Amino acid sequence: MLRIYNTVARDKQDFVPMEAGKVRMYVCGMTVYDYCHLGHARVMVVFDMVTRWLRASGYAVTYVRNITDIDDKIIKRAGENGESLRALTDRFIAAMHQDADALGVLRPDHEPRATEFVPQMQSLIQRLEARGLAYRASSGDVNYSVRKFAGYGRLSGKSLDELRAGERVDVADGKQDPLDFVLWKHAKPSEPDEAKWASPWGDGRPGWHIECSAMSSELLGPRFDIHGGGADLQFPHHENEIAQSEGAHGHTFVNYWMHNGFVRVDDEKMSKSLGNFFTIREVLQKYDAEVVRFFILRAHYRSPLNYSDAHLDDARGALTRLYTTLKNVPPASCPVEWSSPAGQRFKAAMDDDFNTPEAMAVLFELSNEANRTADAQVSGELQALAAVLGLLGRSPDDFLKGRALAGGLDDAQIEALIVQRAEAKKARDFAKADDVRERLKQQGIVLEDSAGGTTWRRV
RNA sequence: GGCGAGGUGGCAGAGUGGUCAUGCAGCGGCCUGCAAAGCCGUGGACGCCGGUUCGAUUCCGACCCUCGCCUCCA
Repeated sequence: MLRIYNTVARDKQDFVPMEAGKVRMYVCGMTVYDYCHLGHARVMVVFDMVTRWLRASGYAVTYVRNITDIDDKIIKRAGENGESLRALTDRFIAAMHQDADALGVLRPDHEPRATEFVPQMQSLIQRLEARGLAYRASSGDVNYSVRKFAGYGRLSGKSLDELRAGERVDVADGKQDPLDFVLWKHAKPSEPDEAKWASPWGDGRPGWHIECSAMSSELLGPRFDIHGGGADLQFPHHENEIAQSEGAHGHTFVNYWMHNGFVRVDDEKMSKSLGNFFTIREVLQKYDAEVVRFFILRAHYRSPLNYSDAHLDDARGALTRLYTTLKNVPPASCPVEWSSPAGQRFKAAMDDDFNTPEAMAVLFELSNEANRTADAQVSGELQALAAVLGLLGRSPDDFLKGRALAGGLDDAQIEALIVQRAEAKKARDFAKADDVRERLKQQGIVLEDSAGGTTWRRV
């Protein structure tokens, strides 16, 4: 039985879907005004892993991950670039897809863009108005009145009085309570037409929080199984989503809330505001994308994950061991056998709140067994279980040989040198043979002799 | 200040009331012309102080330290 750590309960709970055999999941995605960084990579990889595990467990999953394509920062950036909002967001959506694809992240079933659901957001706001939870402020904005929603703060464990809003930020004009948040922003003359929609409250655009309430209920219904996102969205974003959705519909919004931990650099959260972030594409210049995926999955999804080159090097070394096994013991193609000892342990680990580090330990034990026994069935099981995590899907050579660095030896040159060395070895001229090997080593190429001949890999 | 998470061997990172995580690195051996890879073996840990217990890294309490949220943020 799958158990999930539910942020609302602050505990692991048995997972019982609303509808037998089906799971509906919504994850807060990206605001597309820049390239994705490693923090975004973690959300994408983690919930991709969650989706894969749910499917492997037999559930029919509907996975929605939204795209915020209307927002202050987007308007600002487009203005700076002198391009349209649409051109800017299209560009970064394409980039996001490239990054996600590289990391082996399967596309969600739906990737709704906020700008395509404005009518639904408006009707949700009208519903909140009708229920007395929203009001028009003197500024022209429509705000949510948090004091009128009992239970505000339940998710993040905060009480309205503890929040002491306004202490750190000036309260926007017209708010009845400092914690009230905007549902509909009135249009400003300086903003482009593209950022304006007609509405019962005049021209304007939706607030950030309302989009997730509107799109999730449109695509998954007003109540669904799992809602995920980064830990920093717990408050206020998810708290506000609950206030909107439960306020409008009068019943529970989400059954299980999941939040992944941050990626850190030098023990500090990696974030745009701190400026200490690495984009995914930057990291992929240096490391194989599968190494990055492996690195992310090697830690539990709720733990902090410290980024550094040393840790990525470590991850690469570990993944190399797995691929080396696949190279040395070509795997038999076989389906996952959940009743085998390894299958059982892997399943138990994953069912325990997606314990991927424990599941990976099973992979390494299979690796050792395959190396020891040279049993194709065992390496086949290794490959099959790894596939559940979206790993070890390539040919070993593809991973181990990697790509030639700029100015480095290409494959043909390497093969030619190996032939030279083989001739020297045949003539028992070991000095020459070792010289060739040393030259390759200088280039980051390691040779491995075996009964079947010499193979090589890049390190 | 309020609320929350956490401190595990050289590094990364799980877990458990009483034999084992796992990976990388180290050390010894096998294999090899020598290596590499692999295999076998091996040392090394649970922040600090008390308490509960036959026994605690694991449960309880205090303390120290780190991080996060309270503002846009995955």
